[in-house]
Amino acid sequence: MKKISSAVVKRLPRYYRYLDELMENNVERISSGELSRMMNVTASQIRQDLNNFGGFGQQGYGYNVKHLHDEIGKILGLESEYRIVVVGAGNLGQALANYPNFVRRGYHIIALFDKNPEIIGKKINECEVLDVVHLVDYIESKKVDIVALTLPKEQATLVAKDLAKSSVRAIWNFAHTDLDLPDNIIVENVHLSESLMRITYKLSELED
Amino acid sequence: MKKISSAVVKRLPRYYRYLDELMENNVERISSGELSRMMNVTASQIRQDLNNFGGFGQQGYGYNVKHLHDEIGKILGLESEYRIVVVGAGNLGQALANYPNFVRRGYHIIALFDKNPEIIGKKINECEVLDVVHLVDYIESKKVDIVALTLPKEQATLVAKDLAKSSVRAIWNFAHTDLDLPDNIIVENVHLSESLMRITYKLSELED
DNA sequence: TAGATTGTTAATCGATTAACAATC
DNA sequence: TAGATTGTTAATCGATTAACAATC
Repeated sequence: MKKISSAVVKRLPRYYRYLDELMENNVERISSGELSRMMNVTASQIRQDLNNFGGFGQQGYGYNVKHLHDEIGKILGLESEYRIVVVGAGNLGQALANYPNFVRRGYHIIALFDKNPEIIGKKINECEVLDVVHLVDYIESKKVDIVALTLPKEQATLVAKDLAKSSVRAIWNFAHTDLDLPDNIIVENVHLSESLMRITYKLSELED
Repeated sequence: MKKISSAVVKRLPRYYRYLDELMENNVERISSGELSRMMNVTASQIRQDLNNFGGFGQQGYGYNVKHLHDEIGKILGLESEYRIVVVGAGNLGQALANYPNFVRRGYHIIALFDKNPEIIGKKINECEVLDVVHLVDYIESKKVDIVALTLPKEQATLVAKDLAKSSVRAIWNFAHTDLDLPDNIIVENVHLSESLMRITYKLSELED
């Protein structure tokens, strides 16, 4: 299969969200034109994006909402179940563990890890907080798919060193640093402070 | 001033982060070539990006780290102070309010808002939780710059309606929906579930 | 069948990379 | 001055949009 550009991959979850809403509203079919108006993109882009994965539509009709929704879901890997652990049981880590919609999509947060003895042993949303020294063993025995890193950058860098040698397949990085990991490990960064800086860039731009 | 492409704006905070680290390590000067190797981008891109804002370097020498750091900081609006309120005092909202590095950059979270009477009146990191019915009044009287929305999508949509008529200048949206707001309000979306879907897209891609 | 809308090719636009003259 | 490295123009690459034949 040909390589899909990251621009397309970034847009897929948004299509999925809109299709989800259309389903909730019992809409059966939609054309690229209607969808383009809802989403504020061009109809051309929608058709191009979808045709990277095959022809989901029908000439003269458009797209069947449920079918397209399910197909994009499959592409996004939502038919599988994923085991996730969160390293760093601070506010952000707890927020992830408590997030109710993740389970619905097959994202199971099965444990949290921390180094603080005061938190170790507690339960967050039926999820135990374990000592971070047992992280790698846990990953191997429970076949963890994704590790979320919600801790300060220095500690994230240290944990990443261990993860590099483990069987984990993907890292969801909230620490404010780039992690040095082998190519076979997928890294998705969420840098909140960078997001905030993009806001203040635009705010100060407006003042000129 | 000519319009800067969003691709460039997205990269600026990362430059800033690397320059921050170089300063911490007492590095005085750096060439685009060295920086490109550190950051895994082309030297050409670095020079192109920076030259959108003016010539910060010197032929034969490179860039003075402190000077470049400060200039990018100015571009990102970090010389100003910002008043931020968080609407939705759940785990994620509390995580933002507790985040220690924001203040250092001039980001001041001055209040949280919620509709839950059990939380209203509590203090999170010296920051009071107020009743969301007073949100708009508060924004006007305290001249709030940025509102972070950390609540379920239905409620976020409702709050956005009020914000559209307020004097707030930017919204940091963590709700899983696109907000319908006038063009003069800046919106920065952080869709965590979409970020997670990009991971599982890549995971399931690997399996083929 | 006629109308609508896709799938897909071709044209355009913009972003990235390469190259090199300017200059510290 | 010679060497290094920027600032900037030109070339390339990729992504988006437009157009339209295919077809339901």
